[in-house]
Amino acid sequence: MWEIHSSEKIRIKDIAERSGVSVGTVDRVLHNRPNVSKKARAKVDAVLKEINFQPNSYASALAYNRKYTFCCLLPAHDCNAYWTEVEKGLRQCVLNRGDFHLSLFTEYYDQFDELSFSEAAGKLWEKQPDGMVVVPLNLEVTQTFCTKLQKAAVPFVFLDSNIPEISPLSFFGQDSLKSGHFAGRIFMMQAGKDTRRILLMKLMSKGRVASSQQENREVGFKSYMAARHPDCVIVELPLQIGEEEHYDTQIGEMLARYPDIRHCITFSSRAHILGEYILQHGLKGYHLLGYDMIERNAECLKQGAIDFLIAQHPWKQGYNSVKALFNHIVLHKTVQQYHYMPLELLTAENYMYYIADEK
Amino acid sequence: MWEIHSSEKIRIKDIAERSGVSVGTVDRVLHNRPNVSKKARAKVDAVLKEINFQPNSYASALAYNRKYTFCCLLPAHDCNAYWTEVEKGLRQCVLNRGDFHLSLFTEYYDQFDELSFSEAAGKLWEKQPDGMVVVPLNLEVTQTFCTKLQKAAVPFVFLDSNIPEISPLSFFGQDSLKSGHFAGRIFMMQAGKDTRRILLMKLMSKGRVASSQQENREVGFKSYMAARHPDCVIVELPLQIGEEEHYDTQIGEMLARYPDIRHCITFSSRAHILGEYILQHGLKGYHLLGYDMIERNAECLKQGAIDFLIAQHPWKQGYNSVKALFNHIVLHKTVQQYHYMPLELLTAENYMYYIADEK
DNA sequence: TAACAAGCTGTGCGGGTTAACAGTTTTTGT
DNA sequence: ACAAAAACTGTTAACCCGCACAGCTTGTTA
Repeated sequence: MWEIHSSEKIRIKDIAERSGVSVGTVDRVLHNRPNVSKKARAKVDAVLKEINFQPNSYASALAYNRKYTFCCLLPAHDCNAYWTEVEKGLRQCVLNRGDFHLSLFTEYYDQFDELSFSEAAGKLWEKQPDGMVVVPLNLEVTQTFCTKLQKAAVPFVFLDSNIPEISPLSFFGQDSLKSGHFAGRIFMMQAGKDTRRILLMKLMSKGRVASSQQENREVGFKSYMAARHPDCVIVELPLQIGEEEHYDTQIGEMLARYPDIRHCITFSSRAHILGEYILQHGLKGYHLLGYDMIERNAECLKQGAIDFLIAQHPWKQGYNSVKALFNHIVLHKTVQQYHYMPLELLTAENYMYYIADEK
Repeated sequence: MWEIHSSEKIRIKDIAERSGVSVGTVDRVLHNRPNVSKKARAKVDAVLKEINFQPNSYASALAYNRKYTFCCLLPAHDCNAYWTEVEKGLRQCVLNRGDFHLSLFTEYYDQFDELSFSEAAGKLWEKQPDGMVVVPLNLEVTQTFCTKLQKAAVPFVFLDSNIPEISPLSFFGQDSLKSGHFAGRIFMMQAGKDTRRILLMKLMSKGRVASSQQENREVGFKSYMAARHPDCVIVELPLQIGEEEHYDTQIGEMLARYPDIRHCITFSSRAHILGEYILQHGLKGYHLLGYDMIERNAECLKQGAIDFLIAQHPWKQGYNSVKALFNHIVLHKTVQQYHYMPLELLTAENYMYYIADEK
């Protein structure tokens, strides 16, 4: 009924013919090399304009015969499955492009130590990267480094959180505010509008919320709650990272103190802490919403201890970050600037297809 | 902290050197062509065994310098946005691979006419396809055609619904049973467990449910309802395709007859029929769940007339089907056999990121 | 020993990049 | 006005890597 053909391929040879010059000259125009007269350049440009020439990226990459170095700057993470997934994605993308000579170097910084960011950045800088994946810290320290990259014409993409002032080649992440809002909608639909008290578990590190994502989602959530459920009280349960041995008693005390609470939410990826507590103590009637499809959460989902997870596609974020760099740098393709991951809701009924989708 | 490099590339030349023969001989061994002595083959095989050679797919595709014809056999669809999206995906995948010479031919068949399937298949067969995307009809007629393809060693992928007996190269679709189950879970969570009556809108064509997807989802849904909400009555509202002028009165009569109904579900992509009715008549308090992120549904979501949509990623299904053929046929890469699309829940809060994810 | 085939090597090709080189035109300085 | 220098242009060749075929070298058979 209909047919489509990949457009007739125009080669450098064809352009040369059409504009009445040699391939050498066309090549010089295409690569902005010197020694082309105005006339010749004009003729070639004219032809280029009307045909929208796109060189065969693969023949081109083959001929370049270059090695490419990508670098990646991430926050340190001991046991955080989210970042591990990101790294798997980064790595897989490099491995899938084995026909090109790619290298990927990764360094870590401490989220609460600006100096460590600069140090790690410095180490990567010495690798003379052709492109970078950066998880930004704050504006100041990130900008200092990125300006350096921009001056050296090294493209970089932001992952996880964005700083629009420093315009990166591309951004991969989730809209945390909207995410919190969405979480609120689902969470309260299940809780019902007569619920008077809910529990918010927060993961803390050195007295602060452990990640900016967590913080932003909470803002989105609270604005939703203020607008739609102003009478519902949000009871907070802060848990310190590194003090895992106290969690059990802290949770126990909290649930004892507010026996009417049945609905718990967290914006961290550790909903399983509550989920496992519920399973171990054989509690019934509790409903949990959390983030991230990591193994311990998945297990709770399966066993019915967690009702909902919101997925962020960390693997995809990592994979696509490197893919964007590759497309831009190696294949000279244009890449989209913003890539917001879908806000995906996972339950016991559908989580297996989430996993299947990640390749 | 860690680094990764795409593995040292071994070329045909290297293998030739190592095994003391010429590249031509290596090539013949690799492609199982005749005229290789046992000795030479043994030497080459020995080297191949120890190094796990993977040819540069792009250089290879370049050297083949072949044109590839893909064909696609779809059910006819006048105004069905779902299939239009599938087609856009198919097309985009071909366009994105402009560096190779691909052609795509599409033919349509009538879902209720087996003969039309065979006819359309026959037309495509004459194009001598290198690979096919097929949306199966029933086992019999599909098998007849696919056996022909298999005999001619033409790989094919199934899209939308699978027939495992005919083992295709790959399958792209959604698990309709689980999908119905998932829909039930979300739908009843919103309705609440005290709901006594719900409305099920069914799209009919020539006296039958208009698509097998719809039918299967309904089965999944009803099994969920029987297990979890046995006391809830499902009132059915069948609407005939082609009799759009009657819809308004049919819906009106139904709602008048069951004034207690507040929750409606459909397994077709036409939830907007109900949504638009609700908006036009300024009704309040109705809750709808439907399928597919098509424009009219999206509008209803935005306006609050539809609460939930379950997405099937039709664009992705189309895109990935062609991609699988391409990877297999042109790049000689291995492809996964089953690709179940995620069961993704869309609401007014998150639908915009679903759209953004489709590239 | 001629005839023939099997076995193997060498080479050109696909499309683009790069460099060297020779030949042409234009610019510059006197 | 004229030589010298600089700028421009076209040609050729090597290269990336794998594919495919022409044709050369063996070995076998009549």
